[in-house]
Amino acid sequence: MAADHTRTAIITAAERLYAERGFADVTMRDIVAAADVNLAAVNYHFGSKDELIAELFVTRSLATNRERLRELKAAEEAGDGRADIHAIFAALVGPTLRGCLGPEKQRSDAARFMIRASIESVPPIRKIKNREVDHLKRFAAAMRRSLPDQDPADIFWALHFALAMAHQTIRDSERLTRMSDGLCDLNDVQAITDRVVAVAVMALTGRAARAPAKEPAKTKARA
Amino acid sequence: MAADHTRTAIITAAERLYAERGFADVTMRDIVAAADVNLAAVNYHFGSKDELIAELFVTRSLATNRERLRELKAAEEAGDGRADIHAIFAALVGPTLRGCLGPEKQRSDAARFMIRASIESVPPIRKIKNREVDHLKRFAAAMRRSLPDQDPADIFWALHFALAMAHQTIRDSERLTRMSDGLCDLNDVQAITDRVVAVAVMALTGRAARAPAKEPAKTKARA
DNA sequence: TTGCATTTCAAACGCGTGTATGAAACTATC
DNA sequence: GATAGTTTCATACACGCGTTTGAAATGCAA
Repeated sequence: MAADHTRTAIITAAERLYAERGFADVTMRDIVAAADVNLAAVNYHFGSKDELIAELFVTRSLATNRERLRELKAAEEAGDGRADIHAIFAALVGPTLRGCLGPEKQRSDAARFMIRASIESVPPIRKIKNREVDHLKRFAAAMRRSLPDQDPADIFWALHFALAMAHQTIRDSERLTRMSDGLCDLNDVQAITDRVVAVAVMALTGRAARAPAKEPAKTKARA
Repeated sequence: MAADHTRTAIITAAERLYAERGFADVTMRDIVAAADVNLAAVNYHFGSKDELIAELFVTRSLATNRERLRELKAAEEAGDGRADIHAIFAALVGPTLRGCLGPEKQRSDAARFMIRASIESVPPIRKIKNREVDHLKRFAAAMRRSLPDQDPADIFWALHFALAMAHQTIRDSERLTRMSDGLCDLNDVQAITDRVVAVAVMALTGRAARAPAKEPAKTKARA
């Protein structure tokens, strides 16, 4: 119904403002001003500020995970159950990278909101975030199917590094641009994705190049 | 003089609290309670909360950079001006990793404070942070000396990725532990450093494994 | 001790925040 | 068109924040 107009306006405005300026700097008065609704509307429709944030996060989290898994599934089907490892990483970092970088026009507030959420870690979100681990485990499982002989720990490390690289590239693209005097092209999202994926794959499979540990290092007793 | 006792107590307490809980959650009342001094002492000795944060950041930033550059210099001297690329990356990420991970007992509030500062990006810090770019450029220069034939853009990307991996490992070590069900050992700091360095080096030198771009991609017109 | 500058202290101020209130406006059903 | 339920609105409340204040305490030279 059109009765949801106020609700929708709040969600849209809040997501955009949070994406742009972070949770700390955006007040409820900012949100209702941007949404052109009354101050009390947020509490009426969502209960509290925290519940608004939680709802935004849950909605977007599900959507992001859905898209990632859709790409993952397509990759696995293309490989008869064993996806190409590049495709797995691409499914992991591609959606977020595309939503946060690239031409201004096609960036999504949704993706940038999720990055904010992963950075600022505000209380209402922190409690929900635990499920993300389960989501990532599905990618780890796909990677293990793709490379059955790989050391499981290396799989988790590579997954962790892939997210780290994608994440930081989004967060700190400005520093990279300034550091490289514009040499690193932040507009070619496909090239960035390819680069992150390539490094992640090397992190996983290119162990030959890794410097050997000086000593066996204390192996965590497991018996 | 002993007259600095209050000042010192505030700095110590603030650094610890900020490192543990972040800027957003720590109030001046928390700080003065932990330091066991009067509320007005912060404003008397530092002027304002922001100036306290700025002083903490500047002090620690200089110290961190100094240690990094000390290791870098040692590496360059060991190689007669051309440091081994592994050593350069180790100088970049080693100090911070050692200060933030590893046995509880030897973690430093200083290193963890710097990580907080790089995460939360509170106004008083944001203004100072620009100098970090100059600091990183010195590492990029060392890398170029180490590998003169390397594509400059790749050098910046590898530097960026190295920081990303180290940074995220510190920030989100808990997620990695949970995701891997404890398989990834976060206590062996040396092994972690070696791993990050190895991947960073592969990101820089192992380009053969990278998937070729589908098309030339729009080259940013520079003329 | 006296006198003056420095430092500490309890208390309060002003401001911005999220939230609550109760009346007014709107919507839909009979 | 009267009525009950829903939604909007202006306004106010309570609270926590960083900061200020002015007096008391302390340090220190003469």
